Amino acid sequence: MIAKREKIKKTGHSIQTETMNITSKFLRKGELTRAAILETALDSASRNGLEGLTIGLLAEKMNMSKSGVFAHFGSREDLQIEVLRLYHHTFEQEVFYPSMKESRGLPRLRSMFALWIQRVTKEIASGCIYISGATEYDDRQGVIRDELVAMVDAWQGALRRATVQAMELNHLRNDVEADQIVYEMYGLILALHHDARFLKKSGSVQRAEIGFERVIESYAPKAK
Amino acid sequence: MIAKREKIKKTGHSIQTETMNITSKFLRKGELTRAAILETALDSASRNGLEGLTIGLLAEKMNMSKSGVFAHFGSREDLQIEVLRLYHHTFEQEVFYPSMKESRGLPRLRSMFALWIQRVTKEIASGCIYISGATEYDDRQGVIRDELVAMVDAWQGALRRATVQAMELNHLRNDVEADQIVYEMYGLILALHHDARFLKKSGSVQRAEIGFERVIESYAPKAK
DNA sequence: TGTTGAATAGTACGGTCGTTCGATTAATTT
DNA sequence: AAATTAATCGAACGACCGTACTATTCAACA
Repeated sequence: MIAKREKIKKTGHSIQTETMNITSKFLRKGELTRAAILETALDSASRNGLEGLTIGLLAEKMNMSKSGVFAHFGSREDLQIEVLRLYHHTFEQEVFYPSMKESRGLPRLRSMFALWIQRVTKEIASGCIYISGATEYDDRQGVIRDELVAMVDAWQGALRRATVQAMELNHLRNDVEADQIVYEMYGLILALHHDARFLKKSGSVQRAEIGFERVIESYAPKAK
Repeated sequence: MIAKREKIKKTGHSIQTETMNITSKFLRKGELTRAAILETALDSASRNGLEGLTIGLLAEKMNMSKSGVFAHFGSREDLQIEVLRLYHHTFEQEVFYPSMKESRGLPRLRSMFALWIQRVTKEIASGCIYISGATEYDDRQGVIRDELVAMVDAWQGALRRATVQAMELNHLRNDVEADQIVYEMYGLILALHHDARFLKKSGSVQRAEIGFERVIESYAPKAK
């Protein structure tokens, strides 16, 4: 009657699948557990990498049979891609969209970096799939790699646009390549992930912040 | 008679196993093939990660039986450790030792970075095990992780010492943490590996160099 | 050159992997 | 409540994994 079930369409990179609340009464049970599986899978992939994601282990964590889990995704590869898209979604929600509300130029760029750090810091216990995926799929080829590259490209593109705008607004010198600044920002985050997560070093967040300040300082416009 | 065979001793981190030329007549055949296996294994691990290293695939590449390959190492883990040590060895030979011949301070630090870049550039086709290993073993625990952490720690320590010496010699300001500079250098290399190897971007080497120059410039002593 | 020990091959075992398929149970609609 | 469809399970398959054993081949030395 009231419950007119509507198929959730997965529209490529779009994130607009309604509010997508897991407790919605409009979702059939299968879609409920599917979402739950995906969240568990995301957690597992964050820890052990996308290639370390295994249907057997996932089934165990979900108290389900292997085939029960499998039935929700046509293949392991499809599962991996869904996980990747879910990660992309949360990254956009936590980092990209909030930063877009900041005013153009340096404030926005600052926000992007700060939220990015915040995200990676939260992930120190688990791990960033963009980063672990980069080393997992640097040689492999296939759909997963393509999707992953597209996402990272998109994020670097967003950083580049924000940097260019900061240059146009004279928040940064405009005689340097924007890509150079993006490169250095990315390096600071990679080092954060490396030192904090792999080496278990403390103080890495502060080093990333100091490094960033120095980047925008040394690329600051000459005169005042 | 002439051929007094001497067992090659593997002495922990030591690299001094003579010149270790593969064609040496003083090696018994088994040690010959063992070395050959190790080199193939290093190549494979550079491409697919240490965890992607498989005895079956290795045997195939060597035109040997699985058990034939296996017999040279007590276990897969031992094989992985040997590969790791071999990589460590070449890294020391190509990057660390040559830099130590440079005079203390900035010249040495510059050399370390330049040779490091050179090494990673050569590795763009295959991959740096320190870097891929960092994401592979950031959650795992065991002997391999311990060894890997020790190696990376040692390298960062060497960078830190060189930086401190540069400060003492007034090549760099001494009111900053040396670890901060090491952190930023490491980030530049990680970004190089990321952009060149994963994203297949060109021009990354130059960005790393520019970034480095900017680092030592902004940490340069004030007055002249 | 014959003998001995090292090096390699062969085979098998138990495990885990992704995937298929038919049976079964549960949720949803009529 | 009955009928229908969705969701889940169980068992099995073939592939590959690391490892353990035994048998065989080959190199090293007397």
